[in-house]
Amino acid sequence: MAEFSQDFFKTAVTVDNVIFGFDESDLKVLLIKRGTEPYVGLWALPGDFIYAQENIDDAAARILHELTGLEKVYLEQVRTFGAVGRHPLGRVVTVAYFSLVKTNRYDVSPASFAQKAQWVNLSELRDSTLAFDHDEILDACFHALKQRVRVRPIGFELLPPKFTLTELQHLYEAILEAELDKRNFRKKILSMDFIVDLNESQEGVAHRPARLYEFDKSKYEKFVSEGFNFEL
Amino acid sequence: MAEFSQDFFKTAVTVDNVIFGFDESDLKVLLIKRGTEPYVGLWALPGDFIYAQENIDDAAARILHELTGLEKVYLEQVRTFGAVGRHPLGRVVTVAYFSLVKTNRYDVSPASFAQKAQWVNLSELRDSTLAFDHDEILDACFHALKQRVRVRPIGFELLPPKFTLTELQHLYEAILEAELDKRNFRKKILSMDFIVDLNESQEGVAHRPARLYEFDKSKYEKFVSEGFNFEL
DNA sequence: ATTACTTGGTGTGAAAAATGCACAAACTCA
DNA sequence: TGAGTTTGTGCATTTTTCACACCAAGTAAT
Repeated sequence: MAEFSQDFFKTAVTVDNVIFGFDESDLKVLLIKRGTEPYVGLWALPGDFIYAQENIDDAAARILHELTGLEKVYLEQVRTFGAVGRHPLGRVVTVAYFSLVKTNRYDVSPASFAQKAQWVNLSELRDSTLAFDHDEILDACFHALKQRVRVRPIGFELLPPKFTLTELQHLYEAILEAELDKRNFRKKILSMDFIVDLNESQEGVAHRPARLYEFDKSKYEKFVSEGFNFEL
Repeated sequence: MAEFSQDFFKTAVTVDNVIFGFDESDLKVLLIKRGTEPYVGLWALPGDFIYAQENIDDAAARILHELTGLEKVYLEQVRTFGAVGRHPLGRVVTVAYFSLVKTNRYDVSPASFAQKAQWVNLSELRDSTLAFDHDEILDACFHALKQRVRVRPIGFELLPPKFTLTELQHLYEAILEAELDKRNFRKKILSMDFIVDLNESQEGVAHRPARLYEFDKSKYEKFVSEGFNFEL
């Protein structure tokens, strides 16, 4: 390593991950109770230092995996936060990611960096104070999700493989923080031909059962490659 | 600093800046010829290590200032690149920014990190090979600009204070890489009431002189605060 | 068996926005 | 004064968006 630049190699880089889930019409975020200093005992975003030989994207995937056991989930980098005083232990720059998981497919378990992990409704987090600058990071990631979901059909990552159109609509309403018209929503969604009707119905509900649909990723990708443009 | 984490504080963080300019219907990028190892003599994006007591955004502004003498220009963080082998001197993570400047207002001068600086047409850079992973960074930043310009009127940052509608249209065509219809473009732009007609005309052109306009930022911000949504 | 309850599923018309298109006006230069 | 060049504008058509209400299909309670 060249001498002149030695002084520069004194920063630590972390990854913080805003893990979104969706359940019963609510958007949720997976938070941890911190088990190590600083901010022990406070709620925070799951995150960790990146290792010397680890790519940043890989670190984000690792954190997610340690916490949830999940692999190959949707992950997207949002922005890097590096204000000088943001971390009491020294200069720590953090790269923020958000990821989208299907909440009901597994239980969360504590990881090396977490005493305890818990899904929290986004709406209950409005004035909560998380460790570090994590409130700001959460805001930025939610904003990024909101933008993203308008132009890429990533919402399906949050739903089980089979879902009803009402569930899908509730999901979009939660992300966009807006009410959508049922008929217009269905018309638009179904006119993009990558949601397929499974000819199955819900069971055990105390009302007319809804049809089940699934997202056909390969169809979607075919449309994209033909210049199609998803936009809600 | 806690002992356990000492090993993590060994990364260097740099900022790389894709500085866009616009002149004579062409989008340009300000590149430097590197004056220090590694990659001495190669073309690269202007960038530098961030200092221990410097915020990342400030580092981006500093680099821009050193190179151009400009202050208070439009700057936006895009993404962080941190593949393990991207820098031969060690683990260096770089935060990419793009900025928008008015090219004709000053001359570029070499800075501490640059032997030489030069505006290059974006279209001439298609298969050029820049130092490090700068080709990839440039791509990402251009893509970000393209996205951004659709939803925020940041294009004006690239034009002189007084401009013609044709200039504005050419700018958008260069960024969006698409041809736009003259009449529709004007209708749309003028219907958003924050471009004001100065009642002045071009002088010294060998054809019918065009009217000059200016962007009224305070009007724009009033619209935004009222929930208005710019979209081209 | 009937009724009450709940959620699912469907079409149309009106308004707004986007698009496509062609020609006269204003200036300079020779 | 005529040739050359770029500016500036209106209207008709198509497409997209939006608002809106009622019957259908199941369960639960009586």
